[in-house]
Amino acid sequence: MSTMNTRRSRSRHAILGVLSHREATGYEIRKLLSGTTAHFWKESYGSIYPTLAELQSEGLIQVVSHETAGRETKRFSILPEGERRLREWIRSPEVQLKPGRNELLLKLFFARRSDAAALIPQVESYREFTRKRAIQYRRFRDEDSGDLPPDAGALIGTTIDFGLAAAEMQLAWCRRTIAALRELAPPLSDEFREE
Amino acid sequence: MSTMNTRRSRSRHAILGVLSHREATGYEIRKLLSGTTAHFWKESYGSIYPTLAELQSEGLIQVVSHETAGRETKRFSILPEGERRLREWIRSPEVQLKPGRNELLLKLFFARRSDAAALIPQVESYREFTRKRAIQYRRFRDEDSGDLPPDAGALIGTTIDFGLAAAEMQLAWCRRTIAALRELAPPLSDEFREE
DNA sequence: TCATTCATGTAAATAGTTACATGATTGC
DNA sequence: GCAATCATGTAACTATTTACATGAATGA
Repeated sequence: MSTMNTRRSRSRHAILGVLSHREATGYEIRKLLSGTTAHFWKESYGSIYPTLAELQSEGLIQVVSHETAGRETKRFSILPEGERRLREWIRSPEVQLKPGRNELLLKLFFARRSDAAALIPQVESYREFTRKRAIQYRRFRDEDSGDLPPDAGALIGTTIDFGLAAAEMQLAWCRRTIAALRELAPPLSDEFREE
Repeated sequence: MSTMNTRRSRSRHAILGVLSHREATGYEIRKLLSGTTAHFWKESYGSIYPTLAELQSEGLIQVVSHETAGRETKRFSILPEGERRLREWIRSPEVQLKPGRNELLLKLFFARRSDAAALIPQVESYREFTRKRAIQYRRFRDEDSGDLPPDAGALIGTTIDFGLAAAEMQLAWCRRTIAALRELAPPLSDEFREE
């Protein structure tokens, strides 16, 4: 019972985390998560706005500026109790690790030889996608994190390390898999036929 | 609009896939997926049974034996139209690839130096978990797939390759990350360092 | 005998996304 | 003037899991 499971707890922690780095609006929280943790964490507006309201009503965050004239903006900052809860979660030994689904692997698992030709472009587009991610990680790695509060982000490097290593592993796998698929899929050009 | 998006389409394909390999009950489908594709795909009863009923009413699968005396069992087999739909999905260029969330990385992203000590056991337990998976993949790799219909499972090897490469990459990352955390976390007692 | 596994199914809860409505501001 | 971006929020939908109810067969 050490970590109480509140509704939406996963989104809550991501949002508290962002606010522990800096004040932000809901819109900015989404953009920050898309820019930095996109490979392992994203949030949509449909989660962010209701969760912000909840966190505020519980006294974990507060509104630091609320413009209602013209363009409406609500900028939030984290409160001591929010910070406490965030640390509590980070230190709690319970990590929820569910493997996550991969539809491309599912296709490969059930594929027959005759599907090989159609799978090649799918693995190729996965490779392109991964290639772009690898480039992004390298940019992150060589980039300064900027205006973080002292001590914050001390371990961001390990998450970039993970992303980069995963991307490189996946690129190597794509190469091997495309080769395997090419071997199963005979070129249409020649008098090769089968099935 | 080439691939029509039916409700529950992801579960549908996984189930059709299993039935393309062999006849099975709902219970067995779940067990088969847990045993072989667990690292990238799982289904719960809450998805399986309603989806089986749906697939049956659409003429994609059929009941091959229905015992109601004693222990009730319903064994399903795939129909030609189901097989057609399965191939159509496998060959369709649209692959849904959403990165999936990783709570451990989220913790590391927001962690401070002072959290390092508490994170070490968490990464260690992740390492243990991954170690076991790596052993499983090696067993799968060296194992005969058994009684699959001719040509089925021609590419299962690529999915095992993926799982094993991912596990090995993760083990290496755990090693590096634990080392980084140890450096940030001051030892609790003077004479203890290193294992 | 009794725990485990086999087996089906549903209800409720939880998680999360997408699409929409609405409008201001910025930069070209 | 106009496209892109900033900004908040909700409703509906899709997806998926968990917990429960029920009971037979197996094997130690």
